[in-house]
Amino acid sequence: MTNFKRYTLTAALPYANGPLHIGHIAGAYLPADTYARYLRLRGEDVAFICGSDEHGVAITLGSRKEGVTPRAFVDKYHQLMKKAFEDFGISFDIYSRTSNPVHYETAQEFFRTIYDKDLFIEETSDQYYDEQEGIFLADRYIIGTCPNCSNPNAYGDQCEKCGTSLSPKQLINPRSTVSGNTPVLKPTKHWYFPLDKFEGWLKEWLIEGHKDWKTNVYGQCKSWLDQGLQPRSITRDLDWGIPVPLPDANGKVLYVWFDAPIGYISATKEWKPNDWQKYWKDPETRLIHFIGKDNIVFHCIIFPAMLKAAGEYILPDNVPANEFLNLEGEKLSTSRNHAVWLHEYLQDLPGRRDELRYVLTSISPETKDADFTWKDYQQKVNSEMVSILGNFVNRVMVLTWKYFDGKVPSEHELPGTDDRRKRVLSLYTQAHADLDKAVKDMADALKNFRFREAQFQMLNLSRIGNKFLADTEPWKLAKEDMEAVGCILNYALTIVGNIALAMEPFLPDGAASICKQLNSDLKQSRKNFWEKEAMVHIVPQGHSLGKAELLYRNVEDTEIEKQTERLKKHQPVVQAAAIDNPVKPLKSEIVFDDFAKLDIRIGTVTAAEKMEKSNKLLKLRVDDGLGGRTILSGIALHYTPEEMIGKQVTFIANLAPRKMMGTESQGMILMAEDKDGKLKLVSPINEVSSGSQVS
RNA sequence: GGCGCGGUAGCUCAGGUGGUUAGAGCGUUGGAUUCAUAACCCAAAGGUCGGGGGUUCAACUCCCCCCCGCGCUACCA
Repeated sequence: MTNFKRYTLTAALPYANGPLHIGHIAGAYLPADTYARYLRLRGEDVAFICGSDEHGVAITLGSRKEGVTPRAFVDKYHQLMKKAFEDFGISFDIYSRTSNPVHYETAQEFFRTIYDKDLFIEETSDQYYDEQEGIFLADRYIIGTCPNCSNPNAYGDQCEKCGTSLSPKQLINPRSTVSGNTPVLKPTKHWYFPLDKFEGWLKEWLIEGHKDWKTNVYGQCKSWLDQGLQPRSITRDLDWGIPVPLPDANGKVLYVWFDAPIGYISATKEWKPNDWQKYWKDPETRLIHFIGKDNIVFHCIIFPAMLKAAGEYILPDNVPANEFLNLEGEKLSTSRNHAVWLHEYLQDLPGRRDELRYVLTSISPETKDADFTWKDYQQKVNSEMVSILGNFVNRVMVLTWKYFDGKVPSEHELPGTDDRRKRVLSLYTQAHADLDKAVKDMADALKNFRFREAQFQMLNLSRIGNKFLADTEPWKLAKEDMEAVGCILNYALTIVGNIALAMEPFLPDGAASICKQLNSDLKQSRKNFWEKEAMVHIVPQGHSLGKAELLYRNVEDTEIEKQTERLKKHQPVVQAAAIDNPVKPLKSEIVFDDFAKLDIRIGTVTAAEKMEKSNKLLKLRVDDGLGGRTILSGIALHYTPEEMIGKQVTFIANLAPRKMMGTESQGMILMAEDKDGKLKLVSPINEVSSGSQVS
């Protein structure tokens, strides 16, 4: 890593449609911040870049819901997030936003550069159009039944319930969220980025060239590349976003996924208007993206391909993506309000920034999903931060005040004239070796993005310090050999100072507190520490210490109870919200003839089996009074084949047959969708003969 | 269904080109101690390394099958 001259670190641009929660922090911002702090301490040239991602349909949707303009909407969340980051102490060099003019210029220029190379594909295709509103419906404006999990309110680009990405045409019963009407397909022109043309290059660069990436990252990229890439549309019909900078592109904007990563570049421009290029175009700059796993493909495949297409830009050297964080055993959920919001945490637990940093780093989802629980938070704070770290610092301070009135005692070597002193010396030698190793291990872990381990080694310094005190027992020696006590405490203070230095990337507030107690900014020591990656000298003999202060306080039961209560309370709110809007808007009116076209009948299921190779389809044999027919139905997640047999079902008898998974389905079973997305059979209350018509 | 990542002590995690009694921290239990925020220090208990087969003198580590978690991907007329 020494052959890079500078670093560009990016943390995923948070989407400006809601506040930040601890999952965001643990996934990207905290590891990025820790790394950025570490690099700066080493004296590296660092650009730590982030900003709000403010385009896309979810923003327009959200603003509509709140009855404000998109601009006002993103202003609100941008300010909220920016402040939360600041208050929490994430040390971005710049926190920008994609609605800035400089970003508009940069993104448009980026588009033009690739456009001028004639790389884009221009294509007209059918998209859903809301005739009543007279607008094309972006993916997010269309809801319908998710083909994957049957969630009745899946969006056109993704089902929030099962997380599957979708395209609007996959939705069953698509509806416009603007008018509630069923949209129609209408042609519109869009530009596509030819990802497929970069497949060969990506395989070379990524699969061959970056075997050093984390296995979860590398594995997912390989999976994508093996499946083959396709051109991706990079424009949308929308009035909120960056206009496509072409004459024949009225009403078209850049797709948010295209413009967002460019936001890293424009933010750098905003930060260093005259000097930004070296952070993006100099091969001696190391570009690192900190993201959560949901962003892997965009940062490892799509954005690099974009950068490559534009030319001149450097490519990410590493993308240390984290997995997800759960909360009390369940997924974090914005809509269900199952989350610890950063701004709420900072308000409820003021002065406890380090505590959250410590706990989130200690459970950092580096290799698999992790779980945050308040009980665990309390335990880690109390038994590790308070008992081991804070207590060690405190006892050294108190001892020094007690025996030496707050003046740093002897820094001379202790002459080993008797057995007792020889023992102290040997304990010192052992401690010193252990400490050096811990510092080295910590630095190595930091270099490799293993923050959990790095922080563990940091804490190890206190463990070794505690042992050193317990073994040398200065409070006993004080009765007989004050010279020895002075040497012991001098070294203990050295450990305390080195702990402060080691804490700086992880626990900046505590580090500052120790500096204050040591009455020193540790400026010179700091430089040596990160250069040598070993224990360094801290303060000279005779130096006056500040007053002893407790570094961290225990978390009381009542404090975490308040938090867990808050989580429980959130859930009813959620249900209320769901009840608020459980019923879909009415479809547009039809005439009797429309209804009469449908031939709805009751049939009896005579046989049922799971479709091979499908986890949603059941293959049903239905007695329709006409010799029976085969109907495939996507209900395998709701009914087992066994319980279907003998049931009476309602089905559309004159629907055109459709082949699925190699089998023809001759009709459609009617199901009621409960508000939780569960499907329930629609059956006559009393049994009727098979083939009875419904009218 | 296909693909990817993961499944190691109560909890959070290490580990290994296969090789003596599988490691750490926290928690628990016992002991010691008092400088310290009932903290620290020592010790112990605690694991058939997801399950089953196979390769091997030897597998937790390699191969095959299966189960579970998470994610990506396909099928709900």
